[in-house]
Amino acid sequence: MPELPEVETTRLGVAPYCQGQVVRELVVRESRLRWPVPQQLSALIANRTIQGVERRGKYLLFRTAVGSLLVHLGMSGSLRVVDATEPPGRHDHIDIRLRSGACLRFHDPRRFGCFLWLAPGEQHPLLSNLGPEPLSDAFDGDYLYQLSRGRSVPVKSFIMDGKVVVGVGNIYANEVLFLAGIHPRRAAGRVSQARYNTLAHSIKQVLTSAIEQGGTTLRDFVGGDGKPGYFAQQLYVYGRGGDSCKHCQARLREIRLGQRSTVFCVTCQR
DNA sequence: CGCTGACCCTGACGGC
DNA sequence: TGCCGTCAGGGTCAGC
Repeated sequence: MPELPEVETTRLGVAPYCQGQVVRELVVRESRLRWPVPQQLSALIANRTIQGVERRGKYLLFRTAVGSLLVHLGMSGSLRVVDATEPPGRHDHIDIRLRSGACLRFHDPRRFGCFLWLAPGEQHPLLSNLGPEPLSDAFDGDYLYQLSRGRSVPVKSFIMDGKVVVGVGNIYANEVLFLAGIHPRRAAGRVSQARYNTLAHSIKQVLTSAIEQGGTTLRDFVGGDGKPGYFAQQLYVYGRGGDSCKHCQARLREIRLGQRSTVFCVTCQR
């Protein structure tokens, strides 16, 4: 679920309910996430006003005057607004209950997500080594080209590395490489500047378009469905191994790169 | 330092 | 029907 566009969609969806609202309490039913939820987290955030909700990569930051709540949705996590009277279901690990009566409910079957605290001014190690936001001006073809010189990792692994650029998950990595006509296994250091320009452009385009359609995704989120149907129709390669290429009809190949399923067209991608 | 693969966890799905 | 292996949109970490 949580690719960058869905994290952004989550942010846009919950922010109106949080902004300027006071936290009544944090209810932690399961503290064993990617890292243990700090014992003192409830005490730290209770009775604090959420000044804003920000996003860095796939991390969400709920800002208060005394620090920020740092949330990651991991692989299977979601955060949705529910009425506090709604009984929690299986894997509904944490509630952020607001004085308004609204409640942000964290659901995460695989527990790869995290809830951590960030003191004001503190540079959290999880955030300090992150690359630029893909939609920022700091991210472009020239940046990718310069950073990739001498690197032998497959270009797909390169753009999925959060130290290079944040927010490009497995689906988008597959898709943007197809759109840019680059073979996913090509060494990052052997991609030309011109092709990195194309690639950076594709990344911005695909992520922007996905965020723009986030409204539909949020409704699915709230409805508990989670799998946005609108998105599958736009996929050129992801999940289509063995099917025919939408450009040249060749049979799409599927391999594993860094334990991630990788689909590409031998003809269109070099 | 760069790169690869193991690992964290639950659930869904296909083959037998 | 059950059992087993594989896979899943995240990321960290140890070891070479």
